[in-house]
Amino acid sequence: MSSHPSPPLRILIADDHAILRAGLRALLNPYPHYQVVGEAETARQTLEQVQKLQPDILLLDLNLPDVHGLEILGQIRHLSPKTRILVLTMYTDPAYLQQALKAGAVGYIPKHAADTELLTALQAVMRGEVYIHSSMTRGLLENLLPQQPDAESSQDAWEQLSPREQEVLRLVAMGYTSGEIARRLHLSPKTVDTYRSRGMEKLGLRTRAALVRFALRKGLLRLEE
Amino acid sequence: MSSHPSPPLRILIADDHAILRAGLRALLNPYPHYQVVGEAETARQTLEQVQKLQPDILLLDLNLPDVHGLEILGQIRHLSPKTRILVLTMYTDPAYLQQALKAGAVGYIPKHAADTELLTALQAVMRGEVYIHSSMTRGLLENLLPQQPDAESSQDAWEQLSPREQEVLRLVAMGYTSGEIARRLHLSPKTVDTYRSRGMEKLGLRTRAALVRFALRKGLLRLEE
DNA sequence: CCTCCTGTCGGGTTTTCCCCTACATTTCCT
DNA sequence: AGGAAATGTAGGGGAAAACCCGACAGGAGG
Repeated sequence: MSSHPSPPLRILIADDHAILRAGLRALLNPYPHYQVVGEAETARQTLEQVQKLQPDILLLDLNLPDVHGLEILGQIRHLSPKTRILVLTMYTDPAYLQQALKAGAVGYIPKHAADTELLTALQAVMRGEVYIHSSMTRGLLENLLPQQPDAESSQDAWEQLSPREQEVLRLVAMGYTSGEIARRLHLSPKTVDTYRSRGMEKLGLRTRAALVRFALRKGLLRLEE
Repeated sequence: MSSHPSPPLRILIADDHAILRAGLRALLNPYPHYQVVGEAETARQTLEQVQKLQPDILLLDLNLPDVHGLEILGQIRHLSPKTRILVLTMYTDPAYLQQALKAGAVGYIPKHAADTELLTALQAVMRGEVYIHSSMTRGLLENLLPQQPDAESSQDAWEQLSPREQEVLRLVAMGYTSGEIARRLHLSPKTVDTYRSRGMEKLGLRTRAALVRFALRKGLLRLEE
């Protein structure tokens, strides 16, 4: 079930310790589907290499000599949006984890982790998952979750809505007019109006902008179809 | 590196669908290190079984007939702190994911996931990791991150817009009316209209819904202030 | 200099929204 | 069972917003 010769994953290593870079190369060497295509030892070099190589994965140490890794995450994502950033660092402060995730990293591994865990992480992020090493999970849950207080209160409200109301409000938030929604759901525009009114009423919202913000918080806005 | 006959993982399945429970048993059966030690089909039964069996892993459906799964997570952890809770549900609402994590789950898999992904998740959580299925990561991150996915194709078009046009279009996508935007930018509503028209024209968009989708792709929609 | 782009508005027409009302079914509560 | 509340459905009419046109001034560039 792993026979198709998919192109190897192109990996860029950014770390200021040459020994660690060599170690990573050696670690990945036995696996032909991982290909280390470059190395960088400063933030500046990292940005250059990312732009030039457009790697699939960036293994990024946060403790770079010139600029802190967190500060270039945004630029990296801009220079190469498809690159998945896996942070590999000695920082175990949960605040760093949180910031890294916020800035767009999809994985976080402390350097004291076992080599196999790095491989696991690589597989995970390439499957589109977020990999967070076990030693960090506690910090994650403590720091990341307290910052969603309203989600709970509004949670109930949203669940109170009827299915029709939910669907209509979602589409309204997506920017569709009553007419467009009516066509999509095979209803009269006036009926759609009613669902919108009732739903908005139940949620205590008065403007479409407020609805959009609500929908953003609830993660209702996504690209569908 | 896997020679010691460690005791099998003891798994409890909580789901109200008997067929799914049977399917899970069948799925895990070939692996001697997984042992399904019990089943429950209600929240009440789940709590009883958890206390009695003290399983290593609980596969928990949220949609139980008597009490919603989220509401018993806390009790479960209290009754059996060492049990790792893996949520297996059909809900894909990111709010559920967040709440589940907050309440102590260490894994979240939608039911439409592949069977291999469940096995992956089991391995991950037993290593102490948090497993979040790829189809949910977007939802998780969207609430925390400005944007993370691709965003290139129409990059150019957006950058062609004048600053005013960009700002107005972003606010339009956020659901604000011309009047609201005008007040915020200290302009006449008619001026705002012009920016919107010109911007939409440049982007080749005709409806607000299309604009919202464009903005979603570009990651322009976020909670401000 | 002349053109294009941008920032800024207004007039009028069309579309959408919003509030109210209406009624049949379904669901819930007692 | 029986009534109350919620839900699905829809129309009328006025207010608001969006949309299509045109206008003009200032700046950038050929």
